[in-house]
Amino acid sequence: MEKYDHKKIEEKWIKSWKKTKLYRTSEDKAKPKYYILDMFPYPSGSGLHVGHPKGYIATDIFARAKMMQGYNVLHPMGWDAFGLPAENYAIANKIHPRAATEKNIATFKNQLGKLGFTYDWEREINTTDPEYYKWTQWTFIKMFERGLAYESNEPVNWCPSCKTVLSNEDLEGGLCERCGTAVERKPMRQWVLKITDYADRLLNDLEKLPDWEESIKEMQRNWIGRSEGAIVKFSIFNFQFSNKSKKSNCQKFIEVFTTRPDTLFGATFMVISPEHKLIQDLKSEIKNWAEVEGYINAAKNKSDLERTDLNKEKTGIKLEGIMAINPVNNEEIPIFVADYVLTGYGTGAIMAVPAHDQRDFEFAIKYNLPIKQVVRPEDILKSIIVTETVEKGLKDELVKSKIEFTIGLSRNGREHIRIVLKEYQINKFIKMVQSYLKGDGWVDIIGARNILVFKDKVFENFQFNDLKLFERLKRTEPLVRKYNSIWEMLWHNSFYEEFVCYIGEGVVINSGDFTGMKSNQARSKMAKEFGKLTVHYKLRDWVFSRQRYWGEPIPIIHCEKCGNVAVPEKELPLKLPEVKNYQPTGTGESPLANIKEWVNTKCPKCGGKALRETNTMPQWAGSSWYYLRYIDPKNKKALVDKVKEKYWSPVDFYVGGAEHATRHLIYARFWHKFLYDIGAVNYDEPFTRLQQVGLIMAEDGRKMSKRWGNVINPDEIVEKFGADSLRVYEMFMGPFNQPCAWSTNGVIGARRFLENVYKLKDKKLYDCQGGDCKIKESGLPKLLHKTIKKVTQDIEDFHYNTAISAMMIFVNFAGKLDAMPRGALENFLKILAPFAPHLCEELWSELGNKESIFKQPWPKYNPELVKDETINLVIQINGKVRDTLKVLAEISEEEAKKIALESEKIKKWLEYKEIIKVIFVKGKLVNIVI
RNA sequence: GCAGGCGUGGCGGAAUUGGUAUACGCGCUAGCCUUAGGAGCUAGUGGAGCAAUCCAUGAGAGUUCGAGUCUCUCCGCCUGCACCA
Repeated sequence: MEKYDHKKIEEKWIKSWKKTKLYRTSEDKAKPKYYILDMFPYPSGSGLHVGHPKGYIATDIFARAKMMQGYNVLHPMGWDAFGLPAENYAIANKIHPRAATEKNIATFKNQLGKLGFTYDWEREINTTDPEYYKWTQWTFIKMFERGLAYESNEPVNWCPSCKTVLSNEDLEGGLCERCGTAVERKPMRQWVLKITDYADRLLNDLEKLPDWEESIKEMQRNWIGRSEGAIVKFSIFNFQFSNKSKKSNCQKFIEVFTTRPDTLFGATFMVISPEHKLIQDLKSEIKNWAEVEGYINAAKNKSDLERTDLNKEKTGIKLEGIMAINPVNNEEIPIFVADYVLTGYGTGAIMAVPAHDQRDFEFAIKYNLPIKQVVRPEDILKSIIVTETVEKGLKDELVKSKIEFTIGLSRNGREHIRIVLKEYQINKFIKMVQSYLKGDGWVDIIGARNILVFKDKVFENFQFNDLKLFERLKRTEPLVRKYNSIWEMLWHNSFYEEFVCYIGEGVVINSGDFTGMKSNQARSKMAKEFGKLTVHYKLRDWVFSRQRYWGEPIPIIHCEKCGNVAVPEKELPLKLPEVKNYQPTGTGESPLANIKEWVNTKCPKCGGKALRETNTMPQWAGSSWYYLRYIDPKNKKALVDKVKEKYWSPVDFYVGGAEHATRHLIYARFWHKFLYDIGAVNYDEPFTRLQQVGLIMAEDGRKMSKRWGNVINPDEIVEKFGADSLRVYEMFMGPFNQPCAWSTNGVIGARRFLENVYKLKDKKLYDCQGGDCKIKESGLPKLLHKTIKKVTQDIEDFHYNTAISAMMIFVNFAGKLDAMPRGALENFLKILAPFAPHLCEELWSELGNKESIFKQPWPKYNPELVKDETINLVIQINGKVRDTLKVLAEISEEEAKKIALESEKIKKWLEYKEIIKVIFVKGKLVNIVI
């Protein structure tokens, strides 16, 4: 018996496949096409760990299976090599980014080469190749010509450590996604792409993508953040004199965006963000300017992180000397500047409705501003909360839950708590009470007119319409007591206070003519009458420039006379110049600004003196369209040939990490839609099916990282167990899209399985045609066809773990036989081949086959063989299994019932019992109800 | 806080339309082969019980002849977003 020598086998076939160009792809109209794509890697300095190839293995299996199923498969690979990490790595190691990138690509390619992938390396692309980024620049110019790329001076996210601007998508909770430094907000000159013009299409077209995972679509919807509401104008008055009646219209307005125009009557003050332009315009009208300016400056110095800290107390300053007019009722309301209102969202100013908004409520409480309820649910329940003592625990809970309360003295001189709950606080309050009540105290919630008694489940004159609330209250059961009247209760308890609980649909109150309307109705009516219906998006325009060296130069020339002019198309690519010092300057200028001979140029329009743009593009630029270039990687005339693109596009299946859900995948969809609009491509969505890869964690459950020293290098695993074992193991770990911890013992399991496969070649093999096959009795052909069916379907569904499990069952079974039909082994090898390509190709050739196994057609299962002739008929009594009988699958209902009742085991259970009915499920079971 | 997802042995995880819960793998136990070893072979392996049998899919309820699967409530975990007006 030969030993399974994975090294010999794998080296042999990798060489052979390379020689025969097994994976070379070209357009072939005779075959249906299949384009399967991996998210191309960023070649970092540390090389691959075992988690990286997971997605590549999965697509490789898919690609090989599709090839055998008669598809013309495109499965390319390339490098996303521009960007900060490569540049930082180069600076740290004192080498040129280009050299660092080349070195890293070589490492990656070598590592990937050992795993037996089907990539057509003749289509390899690299985003840092001038022939590639020529077309990135070309697209930028097309956007510029259509007004979709523009210069802006808005405040942007600046990372002081990476010394560059970042887009919103590059932040993680206010920190730089790369280095974890708190980002500063600075107004800076930037190139920006108008992705917001595409917001609606990006949102609506998600509906066209049924084969995307719902979670990713949901993330994109949230990121785009469409909300419908109204823009309402509030005019501003100033006071000429101290006398309030002498006021004049100063011709200024505050525009606010609100999703709840039905609460307009409840607006009791206004808040504008510290960066709002209007404040500067109102400078002369504001009497306490010095104080206001101090606040604005303080806000400026706070990092985004500090400002968005939810636990911090709200602060603000009243703008003295001016008031706003609420257009619905002409009431004068004060204006505040406060940093809980953000510049970046809506209009940067809000109308504050403290009765219906948690944040406004907190602010109103702090500054003692009026709170006016204008919407209430249909039913009001007045209730009383009673506590035995004012215990410290309850107070702490109330403080923690941000529920307002006051402590007073009751009639007998002891403390009591007064709690005023708002509409949106009720759930929180009930939760709080519940958690608090785990202690020794107790609380009753008793209606002012009705008495609720939970313990005995008696509810006199109970008027709750909301059963959910009732259920919740019920859960406080052990702590509830019964009283005959409120007075008895009050007497029994020394103190109490009242709270109001609102239940049901919203009804507008205290709102003039609108009073009594349903909240929904009032929303659109009031919006139309007092403002303008508007749609607002959370998505911001894409900040597209970086003040760094290692990126595509933005192909724009600044001319004093002509303004911004695009670099003429024939001068593309605009190559990144060689530079001695590529360290970031930190001044907001790119290192390119120091190369005078490059910066100084002529205006292509007027020929006059002009300067080149020195910012570069972000990392996400090149990756926004790379999948198109694989189709036609060497085209010098166009980004992609439209005929070829029509054949291959769209990408049928795209597999990659979920971390790209709101960046790469939104950018690429935007870029693609733009290319579609200018007629460069044929379809308006780039990726038909999308699957995310679940992360492989280290054995200790943490992320694999140098920092923890828990990284496993695939090279070691390939060396010790073989690429095929690694492939099978990674696919067997669990559901593909779920995170999963690495286990080297698990690889051993996969290796054992492949060794068992290898041993099958020592079986006696014989040819067997049709019915006269002795082995048929063993059940092997039946099992084979069931396995083919399952594996075929599981590959399509990306359920590789269960496919492998089915193949293990087959091998375990076949391993016990002395002999097997040659055809069965061959067919089995074909379905295993995508998973363990080297081993299967080897065994296939040892069986005497000359042509590669991957050129063989995928085996078809015989539907007749997949059916079971006999089944185990389950006999249940009252749903519990009492017996199983082996019967023909086609057994009739009557016969099944008959033999079920005749069974000895069943008879025993039926003694002295009456049979109520007997249920028969064809091919499955008989259930006797007694 | 909001949205999406998940919860099954010691572990990773299986389980068509509701129909034999725990497939497959790891680990573990016993035995075998071997001078020895395990990345070998055989058998066993949810819990309780001598057994018949009973109990088990986060908890509790509901629908059903029958629930891991459907409905409701709660608890816990993961992911994303988050002072989004």
